[in-house]
Amino acid sequence: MPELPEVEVIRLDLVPRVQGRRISEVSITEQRLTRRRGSPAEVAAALLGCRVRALRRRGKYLFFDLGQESLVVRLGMTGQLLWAEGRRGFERDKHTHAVLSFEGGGRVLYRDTRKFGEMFLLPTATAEYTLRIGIEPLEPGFTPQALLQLCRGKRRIKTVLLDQTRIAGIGNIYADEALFRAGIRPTRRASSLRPAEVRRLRAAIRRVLQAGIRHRGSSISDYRDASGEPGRFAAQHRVYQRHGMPCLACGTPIRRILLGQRGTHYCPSCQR
DNA sequence: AGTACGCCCTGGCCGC
DNA sequence: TGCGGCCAGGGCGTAC
Repeated sequence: MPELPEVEVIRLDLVPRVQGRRISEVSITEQRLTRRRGSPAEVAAALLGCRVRALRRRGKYLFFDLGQESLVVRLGMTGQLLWAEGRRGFERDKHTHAVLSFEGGGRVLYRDTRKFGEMFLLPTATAEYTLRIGIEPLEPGFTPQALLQLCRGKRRIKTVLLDQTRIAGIGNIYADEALFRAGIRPTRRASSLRPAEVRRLRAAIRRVLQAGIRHRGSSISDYRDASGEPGRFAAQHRVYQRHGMPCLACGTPIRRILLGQRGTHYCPSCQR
């Protein structure tokens, strides 16, 4: 389940390989992939011959900037972007739904078993606005004041963290891990957080996302980097999928509840 | 505006 | 060994 750290690792892997390179061949074989905008044939035709000016990330989205337009890629639950070069690397299989080949060699394979991911073109200038992407939690603008502002209203704090139009890039894993590190229960009303708790949460979010990137992501199900390698951050998880196991801080069994249809993990003793 | 829920999709797992 | 049934879950649409 690629969240901000996993998407950033893939971006860092791909930047030196695709930036400045021209797309020489495109194959999109899954109808669902372009469902938000255009058809596979239209997207493929538009991509052909374009040069990738930059590869950017906002939240869980990747933007292949092509000039006027950008190719937007969202990996959903099981999406992968794999780099293959020459005879080495990855072969197309039944879960490979798109392949972009680059002038001078090398190709990016898009694989996605559950097909929740998508790929489409948007005008570069307005893409972020169109997608209503919230504040970038690792940017300087994500201040305690900004988080406090986002906590207004009477929603649960975990719902706020997962709302991509408010904060971009946090998914189920990093929400649970950040809340544990901040000592805050996922069920707490966001509007009830005291200023000190908001400051702790903001710091915990940044720390846990940065640690995720440093360990090259959490490989819970299908996540792989652009070389097909899993990340190592799952070994650092303190609550996510540790229900029933003792809390690493106090020994209390980690609890798992359902919150908005999402598995939610927390320590009933450390998180208040 | 918040919240609840069904839907999409498939591999993996469980029970028989 | 086979097979039905269930689960995971990000984001979106719909209903309340």
